[in-house]
Amino acid sequence: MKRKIDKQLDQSTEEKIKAAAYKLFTQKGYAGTRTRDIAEESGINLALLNYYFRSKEKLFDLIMADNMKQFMFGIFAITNDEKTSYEEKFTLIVNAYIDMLTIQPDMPIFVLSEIRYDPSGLIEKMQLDSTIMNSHMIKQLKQASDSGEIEEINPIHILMNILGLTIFPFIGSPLLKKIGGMEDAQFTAMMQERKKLIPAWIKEIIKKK
Amino acid sequence: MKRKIDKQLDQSTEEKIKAAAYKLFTQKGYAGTRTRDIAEESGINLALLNYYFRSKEKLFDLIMADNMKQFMFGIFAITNDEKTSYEEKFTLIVNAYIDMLTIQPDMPIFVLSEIRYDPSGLIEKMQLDSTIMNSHMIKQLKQASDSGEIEEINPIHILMNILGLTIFPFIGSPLLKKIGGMEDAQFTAMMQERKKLIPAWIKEIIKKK
DNA sequence: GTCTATATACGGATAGAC
DNA sequence: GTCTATCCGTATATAGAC
Repeated sequence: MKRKIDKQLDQSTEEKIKAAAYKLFTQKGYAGTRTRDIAEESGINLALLNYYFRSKEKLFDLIMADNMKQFMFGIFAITNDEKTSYEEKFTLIVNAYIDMLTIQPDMPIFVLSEIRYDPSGLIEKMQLDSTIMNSHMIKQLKQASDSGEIEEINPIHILMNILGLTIFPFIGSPLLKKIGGMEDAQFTAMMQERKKLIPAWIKEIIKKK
Repeated sequence: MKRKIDKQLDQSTEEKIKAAAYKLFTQKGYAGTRTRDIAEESGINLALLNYYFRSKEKLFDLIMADNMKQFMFGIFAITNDEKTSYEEKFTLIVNAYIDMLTIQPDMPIFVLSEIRYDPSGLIEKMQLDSTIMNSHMIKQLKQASDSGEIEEINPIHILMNILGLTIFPFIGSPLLKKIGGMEDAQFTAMMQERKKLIPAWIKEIIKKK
């Protein structure tokens, strides 16, 4: 007889498959991942993959949705928080991404690759436009701009800057490590430095001169 | 009889295959591209692909090397030019990338994905470390730092900033367009704006306060 | 050099026993 | 739920005629 606690100790078969699929899809993309590899990685039988998830594509859709949620959730929650200043939001966004991507460095390139190649228009189904462009942060920036506190600048530029400065180093990390002659530990240390540097840079950039 | 000028008018079969392979590999990656699609796209027979290039992988290696060269060549040439100031180099790098990526927006995510997934250690074969870290630009920055003109900062941070601010918007363009409710033309216009903005921001960031 | 036809292997998916 | 065995479509690659 299984006791309740077993559920936490050993993963269910379904969870094992999902975990393996998550790892492989994120690493090698949809086309580069074979269902046989997922089965082997999770230590289960190939037939069980179809038993639980019907098809490779259905399994992928689940993983992709998970990834997208993780990739976007932080920024949704942070930009809409009415209790923080826009400066604090910069710091919160940068910290959230750096902490997440330090653990999962493959995620952004996976998400952005699959969105880009996607033949089925995955991105069309999401309502991203309203959610971020109507966020509390955008209102704060508009107000700061109107009062002459910061430069007049398209908020999309600011978003590009925050995400570019924060996410790009992870996307380019193999190249950047090679160029800088860095080990993983050094790279991680640099990204920790950037938690302080990036918010300061962004403020500097938008400040009225 | 073929005249010399024909060589420019109609591509050779080999060139047609290469062009199609370039397009498809860059768009969909190695695993996502089928040799049949390359044949169809280039209007040639499938067997000719193997006749000219021996295998899919060999063809891919050619395309990849081309892409890498394009992706890195600008920065090599610019950072080592002894006739320009480091400020001018910022502008030249940003302009070169924005011009290139406006035409070939898929390139960076392709190159960086394939480098990341690469099982055969492609990146190890390149000597990137010495080429950029010993460049004229790095020396100029060190000198400016020693003389108190700019902040003391790891030049890798500066490289991350230039590339992140410039390249990331292209990598994330489908998402950013959706978020900002932009058409292609608007996005392109924004990137043209950034040709002026980014160099100014970088200078601002490193300036001694 | 270019084609048609085909060998060969691989990958996704299922049938059916346990 | 889980396994073995297998089907079947597809993808790379080649043989051989022209």
